[in-house]
Amino acid sequence: MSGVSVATVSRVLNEPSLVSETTRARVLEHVRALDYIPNAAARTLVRRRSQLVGVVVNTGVEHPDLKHPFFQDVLVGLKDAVGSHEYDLLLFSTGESFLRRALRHQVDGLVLMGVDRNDADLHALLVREVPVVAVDLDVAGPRAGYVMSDNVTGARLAVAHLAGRGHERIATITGLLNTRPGADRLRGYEQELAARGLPLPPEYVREGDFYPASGDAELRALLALPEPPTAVFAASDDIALGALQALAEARRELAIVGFDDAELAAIVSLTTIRQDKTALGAAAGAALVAMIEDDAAPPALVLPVELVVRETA
Amino acid sequence: MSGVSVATVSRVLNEPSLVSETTRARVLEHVRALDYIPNAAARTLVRRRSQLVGVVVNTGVEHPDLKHPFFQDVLVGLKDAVGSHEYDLLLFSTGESFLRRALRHQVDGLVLMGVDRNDADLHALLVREVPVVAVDLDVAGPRAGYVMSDNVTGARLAVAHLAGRGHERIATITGLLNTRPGADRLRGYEQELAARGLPLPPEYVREGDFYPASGDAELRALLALPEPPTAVFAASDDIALGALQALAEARRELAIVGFDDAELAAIVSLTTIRQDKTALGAAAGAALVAMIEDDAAPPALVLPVELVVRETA
DNA sequence: TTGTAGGCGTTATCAT
DNA sequence: ATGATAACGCCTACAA
Repeated sequence: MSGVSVATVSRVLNEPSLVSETTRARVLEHVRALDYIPNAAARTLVRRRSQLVGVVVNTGVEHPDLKHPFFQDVLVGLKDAVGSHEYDLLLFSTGESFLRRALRHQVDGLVLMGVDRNDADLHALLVREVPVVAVDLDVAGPRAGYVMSDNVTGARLAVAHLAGRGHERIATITGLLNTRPGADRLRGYEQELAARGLPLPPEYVREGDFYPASGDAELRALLALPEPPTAVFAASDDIALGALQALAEARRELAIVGFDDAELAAIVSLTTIRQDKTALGAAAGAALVAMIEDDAAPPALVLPVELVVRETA
Repeated sequence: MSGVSVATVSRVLNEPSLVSETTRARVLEHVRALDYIPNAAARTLVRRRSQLVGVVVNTGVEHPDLKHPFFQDVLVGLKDAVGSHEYDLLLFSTGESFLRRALRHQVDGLVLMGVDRNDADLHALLVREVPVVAVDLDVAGPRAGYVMSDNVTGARLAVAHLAGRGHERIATITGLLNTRPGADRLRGYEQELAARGLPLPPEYVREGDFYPASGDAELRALLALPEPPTAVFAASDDIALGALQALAEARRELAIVGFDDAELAAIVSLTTIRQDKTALGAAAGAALVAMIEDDAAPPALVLPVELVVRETA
């Protein structure tokens, strides 16, 4: 230490106003010269704050987590949002309980993506004091909230668009129905059909899982029906893509609307419902930081979606 | 503390063999009862090891980092590989120098993805003692190595396939040529053409940037040539997709081979060169852990690729 | 305005 | 086999 005490250096770095102009300058000079970098572990230890946000990403057992492009976009928004507040992201490796990992690292907050409603850790987490924001999962707790897109309205927009084009036999290939988005998109589909007095035969509701393979398989099932639909609302772009492929192979035509507006949607000219995935992540990050730093209330955000008309419907 | 000293508890958790059977059992019982979880910060402080691997992801200014699906798949492999060795991933938010962030958090190692060869931090990083593994960037240093796919061979396979189908006028839409994969794929293309004595007019080399828009634009340019090619090697599936779209709009036919085998490649039946992205991440993680724990030599891995024949060529 | 000193939770050294 | 105890690097009363 060239000149002053460690306490003063600490003040220069954290509360510069407490230090006289001159000494401050002198200290900063040495800080630069030595390329001094504060040690995060030591700081975390004494402050009991890590400036870390834990991220949990799961998309079910069959599809390795993180693989779905949706989460990637959300992650980008999240990273930017928390990054601007000096937080870094801690990506937990699957395996050990993420609750334990979060506690061990003293993360200041947690973002959950693709976590199952019945996850063993989830309940234990919600009653804790650590701030949590879930994406696409309607958790609630004293310090736990969520952000998601307006899936019901999105589905209604899709069906309304199809109906507006004159379709009366509109089927749907759903996402995983035990997820909130999957259930909500089905609900919106049903609501809009009902509102318009259009028929809804049970065999027009095909249960998929958000992934292309289910789109392919369920569309074939629809085509094989005695009275096939003339239009399909797919609960994800991936499903729509699989369906489109099945359609091409069968040399059949059907109107299709997807959900997400993934990058490939534009490429294959898929009409779809756009959800702003990056904004979802950003909202999650902002809400989390607000909970951490300003003790804000847990969020319960529903972000708007919009219809993007292209060529498939 | 119900019974023994803190030192003993520490031993039970870290070197159980040093503790007698009976006390060990007693301590573990209390550990469970209290749901005791060791504090990572304190441990990092004294051990000077954080069990953290820093991850840097950049894909250039125009396209926000992390957006490219390629990195996502790599990340999955990386997470699994380091996770099985008790490491978690620290995803640095862009902005502050990742070198400083790495030092501050005392990460045990660093994985670089999409980092520019001329990045300001890169040089400073390579001369440090912290282990580094870069993906798709040929860095070298006492503790720095890399992993990448065999891009040259991949490009040659693509061109060879096209030539085998009887094509003699084969063009290419390249990736970013200041990246190693971009340059290597162009090199492979040139090599294979030369080896077969096929012509290589300069206007057949169109410079793209790995993204769909460049595929679309450059394919149009190729079609406008006085003597258009009959086949195109696209340096990425994204480029191929853009090109396919341009082709469809122009109502023209051309053989196309892509590179990556992205998820959508199968969907649009794109013939492509498959690189195992997850394996790339896993290799990076394994090599990094080996450097950290066994003081292994820095890797210089080139992973094999394979041709996947589908319908576009 | 600045320095002193105790403590954050853990590990590791040295005794016992 | 176990217990004291000194670090690890930093922050924050409290004193001066």
